[in-house]
Amino acid sequence: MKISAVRGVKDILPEEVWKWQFIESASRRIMENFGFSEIRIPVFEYTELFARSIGQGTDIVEKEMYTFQDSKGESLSLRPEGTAGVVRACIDHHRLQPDSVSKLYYTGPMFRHERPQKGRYRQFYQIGAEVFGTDNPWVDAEILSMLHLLFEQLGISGTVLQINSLGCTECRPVYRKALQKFLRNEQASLCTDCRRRTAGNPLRVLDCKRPDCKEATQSAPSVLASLCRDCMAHFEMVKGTLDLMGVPYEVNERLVRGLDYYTRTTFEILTDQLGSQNAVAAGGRYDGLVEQLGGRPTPAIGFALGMERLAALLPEETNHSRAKPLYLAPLGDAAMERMPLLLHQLRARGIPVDTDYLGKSLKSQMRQADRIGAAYVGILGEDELNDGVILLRNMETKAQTKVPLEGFVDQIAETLAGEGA
RNA sequence: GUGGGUGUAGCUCAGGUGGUUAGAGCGCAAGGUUGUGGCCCUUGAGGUCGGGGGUUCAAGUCCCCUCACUCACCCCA
Repeated sequence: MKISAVRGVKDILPEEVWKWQFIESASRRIMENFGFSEIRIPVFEYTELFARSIGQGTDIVEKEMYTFQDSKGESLSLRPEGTAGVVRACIDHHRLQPDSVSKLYYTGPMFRHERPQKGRYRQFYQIGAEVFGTDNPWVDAEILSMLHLLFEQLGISGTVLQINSLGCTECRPVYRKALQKFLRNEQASLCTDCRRRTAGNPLRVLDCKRPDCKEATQSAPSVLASLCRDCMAHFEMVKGTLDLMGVPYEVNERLVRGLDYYTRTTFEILTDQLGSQNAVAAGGRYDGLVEQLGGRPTPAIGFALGMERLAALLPEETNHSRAKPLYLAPLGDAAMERMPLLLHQLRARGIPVDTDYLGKSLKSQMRQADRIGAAYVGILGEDELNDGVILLRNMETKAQTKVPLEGFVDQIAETLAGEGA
């Protein structure tokens, strides 16, 4: 039987991997400039961690986790998202001290057992960041500005930042009740999903795509109007700060996030280029989660961005060239025997160099050199061996010079350095 | 989990109403240049036609099942 990749996972092949590297390095650079430090956490945790943080009733926990038992009978799960693990690690290592802020970022694969679709995989890569220890609205604006800058540097355009506030433990339950009351009167015009949601996740009804449901919820009570004084002030400050920084955004009162832990500010960065997977990055504030997981009360905010989705938006013309290598073309056994040492010496000097291992003709070696974008080809055949030289061809100008074998490594190092490569 | 579409060479795809050795372009390889890349030309390698079963003298083509991919729903990065 032919073995193949598991459904919903994919290989990132060499032709494409530059996109991941590019996104990762740009993200790292920006996040570190913003004062974030990387944390690497396990890809699996006790199932209970996810159940308690993401929420028992959510689809992610109910049916999308890869859960298994280890040999001791403990229930473990592959992480479906990163925040829970980061919070757990911070609590574990007592890193959340009172009156101090910590900024962390992570990157790596996440796992969800969903039906695969464009921009949606069962193993997918996220980059995420979290700020612990402050509910200062400036921080909310700061991470949004960070995302804004990141997208700018990646050359991604055509995305929209939407923000909303879901309120805190004071005002959110009040709103939820009011909304439920409203929805109960509208049951007749809601779809079956939304009727079900009314009880468990009423806010989600606002985000339903069905025209009938949209229509029915036109006059639903507004989240923003029901925010308590503090939450209102907080949201106003977030918006004001974004305005001040010139970070464009839209307020979307119907923006609801799927994870239970969000409070106050929530946001998504949307694109219209990925079909129905329109969120490239998303996140929000989660002021109650740390305490809920057994840490001291610590306000926090974070986001995650989907690398596959971001990669799909990268402009094709993005510059991802690497240093042009040297190519050594040996002709004949005697020349080939010289290769291992020569290559080693060149590489020890940090010179990118490759060669042919198959004893191919010069013509086909030249083709290969061209394919890999070699700046120079060093030809070593019988004539050159007799003269003690290597014929160095500049692939662009086609100029060829004889370089003594003796000082070849020094000479080529100088030549390449001279070109300011 | 539900529904639609699609599976033919490494990639993108042709293959009226079943008919004998299954094709093209790109890519790959060799040659055209006694040792010189890109362009051009020639030749070549590469296919269990997703898999299994059925109908038929005969199936890439028709039927059933299955798997995968894909799009939408659900949900989400």
